[in-house]
Amino acid sequence: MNRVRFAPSPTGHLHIGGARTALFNYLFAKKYGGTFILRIEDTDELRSTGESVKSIFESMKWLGLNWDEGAMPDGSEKGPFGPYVQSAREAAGVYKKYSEELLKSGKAYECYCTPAELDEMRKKAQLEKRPPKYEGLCRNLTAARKKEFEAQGRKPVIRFRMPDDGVTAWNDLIHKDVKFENKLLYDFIMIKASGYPTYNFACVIDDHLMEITHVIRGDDHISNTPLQINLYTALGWKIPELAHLSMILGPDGTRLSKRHGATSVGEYRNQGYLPQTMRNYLALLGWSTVDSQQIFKEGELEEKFDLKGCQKSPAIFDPVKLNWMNGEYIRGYSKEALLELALPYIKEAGLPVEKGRAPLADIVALEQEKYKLLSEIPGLIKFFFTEVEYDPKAVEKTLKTPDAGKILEGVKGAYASLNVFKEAEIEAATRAFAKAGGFKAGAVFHPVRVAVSGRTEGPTLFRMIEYLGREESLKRLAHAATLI
RNA sequence: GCCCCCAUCGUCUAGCGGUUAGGACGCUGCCCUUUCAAGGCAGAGAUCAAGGGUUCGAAUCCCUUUGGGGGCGCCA
Repeated sequence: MNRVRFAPSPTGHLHIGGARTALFNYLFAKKYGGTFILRIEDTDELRSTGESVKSIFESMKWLGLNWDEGAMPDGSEKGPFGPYVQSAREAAGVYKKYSEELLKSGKAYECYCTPAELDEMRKKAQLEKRPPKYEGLCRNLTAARKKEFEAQGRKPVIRFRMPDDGVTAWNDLIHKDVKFENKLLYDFIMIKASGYPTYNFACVIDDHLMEITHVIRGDDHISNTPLQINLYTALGWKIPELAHLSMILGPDGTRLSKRHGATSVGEYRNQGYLPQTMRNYLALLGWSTVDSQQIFKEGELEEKFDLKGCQKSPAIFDPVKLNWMNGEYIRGYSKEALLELALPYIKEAGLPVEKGRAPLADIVALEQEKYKLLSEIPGLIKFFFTEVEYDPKAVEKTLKTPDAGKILEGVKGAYASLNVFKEAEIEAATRAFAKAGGFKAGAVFHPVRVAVSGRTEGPTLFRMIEYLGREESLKRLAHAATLI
């Protein structure tokens, strides 16, 4: 039985890269009937916040990445391997047990160097063009020397004693063979002076204790991996399978960051992207099927996902393709379902929708094939409910013409005498007027469109007029005539 | 500076020794059409980063170079 985990550190919102890692772990678990675990890595005492935890939960839920085990949004825990929050595990003495074991066996040691001293050493190493790694100054401290340091008020950290020679290698599920020379590795800190574990330590302990079988994470962790492997070995533990996903980069080829625009899942949600879009698009960043399938129906990703289809090279996040995909998903909805999705945005925009004469769902659906983002819906249907804002260019082009006045007047008359004010009748009347007046159909349609909507582009004209209602349409035709 | 990873159309990618190098987004044109979209069709776009090998044959295997990315924290 496969067990995988997503282990975010709650120092901010769930961002695109994290979401992709979570998604791949989730899909891997679903594909092979495994268990997907959520573990909170809040060992950064300074930056971790409860707010972030909440926000990450929300984004995960929105994306539909439900976990089988782990910390739950209501503060409870699910699963037999808890606690699933590292600060709680620390409090329970989980990490101390193993750090002491390693201390006792000599595979770890106490280091009394201060951050300032370490900084100094690093700078010096840089200057002398040596690798800026910790040189193991405190590796063989005598008891007397330790006492001296203690007397100075120094608090020790616990470092892992890295092998001096040999090679650490593994067979990565995505990158194949990766190897590092041990002499280039450094004695990383397992336990900070505060008593808290560091990432490299806590991660290994927890992955082992939680019986994680596959570690799937970003390849920014590749250089941490040999450190962790040595720790597994020192503890005599089995090393899980390792898979390192390629990074997601911004359009300029550098690491995705704030200056590329939205980076958090929440921001995409607010802009009106659908969770299916995000899942589908993110899945395709660094993964593909042999036939390059683009759109995946519900459940299909879970079925088709495979680590074998994962890319080694980094992928550039392309908002244009994201938008296309979101449009695809929006077009797939029934008008009722689309209305449900659009409602929050319509409310947010404060449109007085009660003034509409046609059902709101019909009005929203009128331009369904045009929407790329839910957030752009209010702007496109606004003219149904509020006073028309005439686009000066549209007015110039269609209303400031010799015949416009005649046309608006004539159409108005035709509409006023209509018995049934429905799309088909409106169209028939409009065409009849055009024919009688010797106008080309388009020559009539265009000014009418601008007169009732203020724009040259919009929904199919006669249905739009029907939804607007006779009274409102006549009013707008009259008003438009004054603009000529 | 040191270490590691990566390299196919602008972008996401298929390919895994013999292909007219395939698909998707975007782009261009045509069709449909009252507009914009959507849809349909057609097209442009990749000397497979470069240079060496190996081989009858290389995008596919090996080496070097170049370029890009990541790491080198008492962050994760």
